[in-house]
Parts: sequence; structure tokens; C-alpha cells
Amino acid sequence: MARIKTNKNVSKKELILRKAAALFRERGFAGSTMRELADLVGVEAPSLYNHIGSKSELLQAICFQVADLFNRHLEEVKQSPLGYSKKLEEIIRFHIHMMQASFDEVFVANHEWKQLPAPLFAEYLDQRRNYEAILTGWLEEGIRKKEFKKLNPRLTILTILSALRGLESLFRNKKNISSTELENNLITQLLHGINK
Amino acid sequence: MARIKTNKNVSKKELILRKAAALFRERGFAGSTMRELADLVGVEAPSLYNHIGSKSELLQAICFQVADLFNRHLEEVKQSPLGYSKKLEEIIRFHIHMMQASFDEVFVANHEWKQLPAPLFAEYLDQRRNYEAILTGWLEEGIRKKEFKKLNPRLTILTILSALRGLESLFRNKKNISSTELENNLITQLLHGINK
DNA sequence: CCTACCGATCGGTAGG
DNA sequence: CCTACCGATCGGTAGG
Repeated sequence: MARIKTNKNVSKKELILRKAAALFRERGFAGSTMRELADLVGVEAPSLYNHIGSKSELLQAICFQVADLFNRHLEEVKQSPLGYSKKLEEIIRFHIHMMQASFDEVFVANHEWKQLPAPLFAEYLDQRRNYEAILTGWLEEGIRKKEFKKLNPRLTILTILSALRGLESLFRNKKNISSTELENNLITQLLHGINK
Repeated sequence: MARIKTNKNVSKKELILRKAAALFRERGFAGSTMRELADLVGVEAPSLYNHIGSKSELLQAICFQVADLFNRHLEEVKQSPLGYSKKLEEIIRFHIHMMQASFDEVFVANHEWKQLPAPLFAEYLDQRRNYEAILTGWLEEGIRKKEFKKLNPRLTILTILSALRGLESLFRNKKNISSTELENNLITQLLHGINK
């Protein structure tokens, strides 16, 4: 009986988290109210606090769950035997898949992490910088091995990540563009260029 | 005397607008308060309302001033005799210049326009879509004339614009990277590709 | 441009 | 999970 109660609470908390991600994406974290969230969940606002600690705890859970998935994937690719261009291809593919699988969560993590309370803000920023630094290292190595043109590595990685973040506007409109076309288009454009 | 008074009001209003852009960029529109803005301007909160009508009027002014500059430049490039690849180069250069000249305002226009009140939201969205549609048209024409590879035109333009928007994170950190290096790097990467 | 203050709404708590 | 309600804070107004 105690176990059943726990399971029920967990699934309700997950429902709250999913609805929070959808709400925060639409209205932003600061622009969202716990009353709106309660409406989406189907309870009164004070009842939310039987399942969660605070509004910002929701943001925290969303941001770090997303970050964990990206970090874990990065570690896998890092330890693979692929060349640097292929490694970047893998990263591009994974960002597209994440956006399709968890659009609201990825969007909120990308846009609202700045609203995290002070210590978590710094921690999240660290993880982000680490992610970028590893990709930048790949580009530097790839330039040394003549795999890439001589470009500013950090700027180039930043541009790729920005382009991937921008896919959000596609998923928001629920455009029916296939995952394969997306991947192929972005890999061609970002790695091989659009000029003939 | 009436003229002097008017000039004074105009310059105070411009000060408020500049400070509002800086504040909205840092905290977001919903996360910013008129008390914080008043502190930045150096008056009490109610005094702001001698110069402005409302908080959302500030957002409106910032967003549409930025949009006007981009639209005017687009029109110039559209009527130029340049080829499509060179036209896109001009757009890339202008986005970089705008970001350098008016970082706060461009950032706010890009991120907070969704908070515009209903009729203005739709108007802004229209202008944005028109901007994207014209660039997409160039890409379609360029593909037909074998200037570009066969790519999804809308997706390709969206990717370029996303990459340009992402430059924000560079200017936020006040990185001392030259305008010329930025332009060259982005044009190479986005038009010619990074692979050797 | 200020002081004083408004109605509304916020995140969250008490108590059952 | 609800009703009742809190202190704080919000955008904005009145009046001088």
C-alpha cells in the first residue's frame, strides 16, 4: 500500500513536469503562473505543492534532465572511433532527435536556464561550457589534421549549436519535414556548405 | 520654450528605452519590473509614466525599431544587382553589424517579441515571415540557376538566421573578436562549408 | 518628479 | 486535494 501511494505520486509529479515544460515554453518561466499550471494539471494551485517543492524546482528538474541526456551522449561519441567530421555529424543527428522526442523540455532548457537560482545557474553554465569546449577541441584537432578548413574553432562550434537550437521554430509549427531530410540538409549545409 | 521642453522629454524617453532594452535582455520582459527600470534611469517608478504609456509600450518600441532597420536593409539588398550568394553575404554582414551596434535591442527583439500584446504580436510575426520568405525566394532562385546546391530552401534560410541569432552569446561575453573575422568565418562556414 | 497608495495577482502556507 | 488566506510585489494612478 505504501508502494502504490509512492508510484501514484511519482506519476503525478511527472505529469506536472510535462505540463510545466509545455507552459514554460509557451509563456516563459517568469511569465508562467502556478495557477495556469494547476489548470493544466487539473487541480487547484495549492495542491501542486503536495508533489513539488517550488516553482523553480520544476525549472531545475527540466533543465538538468535535458543536460544529462546531452552530456551522456557526448561522452559516448567522444569515446567512439569516428573521425572529427563524423563525430560532429553524430552530434547534429542527436540534437535533432532530442528536439523531436522532447521538444518542450529542450526548448525550456535552452531558453530559461538563465532563470535558475544562483548556485544552479553557475552549475548549468559550467556544463554548457564543458559541452562547447569538447566540441571546440574536436574542431581544433580536425583543423590540425586537415580535416577542416582553418576557421575560428569556438565561433564555428557556436554557430553550429545556434543553428541546431534554431530548429525549435520548425517543431513549434509542427512542420511535416522528415527527420532524415532535416539531418541531411543540416549536415550538408553546416559541414559542406550551400554554394555549388 | 515648448521646443526645449519637447527635446528634453524626447531624450529622457530615449534614455528610458535604452535602459529598458538592457534590462529586458538581462531579465526578460516578464522578469523585469518597472521599479528596476526606474532605478536604472534614476527616478522613482511612477515618474516613468510621465514619459511612457506602459511597460509593454517599451517592448513594442524596441521590437519595431529593430524590425524597421532590418526591413529597410532587406529592401536595399533586394533592389541591388548582386547575385543570390552575394545577397546572402550582405544579409549576414548586416546582421553582424546590427548586433554590434545595438546588441540589447536586437536581443530583445529576437527573444521577447512573443510577449507583445495580441495585435502587435501578429503584426510582428507577419514582418518576420515576410523577411524569411524573401530570403527563401532568393535561395529558390539561386538553386534554379545552379548557384546553390539542391537544399530545402526554407530550412536552409532558417538555419542561417538561427546561426546569426546565436552570435548573441558572443557579444554578451564582450569577446574581442573582430567584425571582419566574424563576417569571414560565418560566410565561409554558412555558404562554403567547414570541411576541406 | 515625488509621496502615497490602489486593486490585482503572485508564490506559497495552514489546516483539515 | 480542497478552502481560506498570507505577505510581497506587481503595473499603474491620484494629486500635488
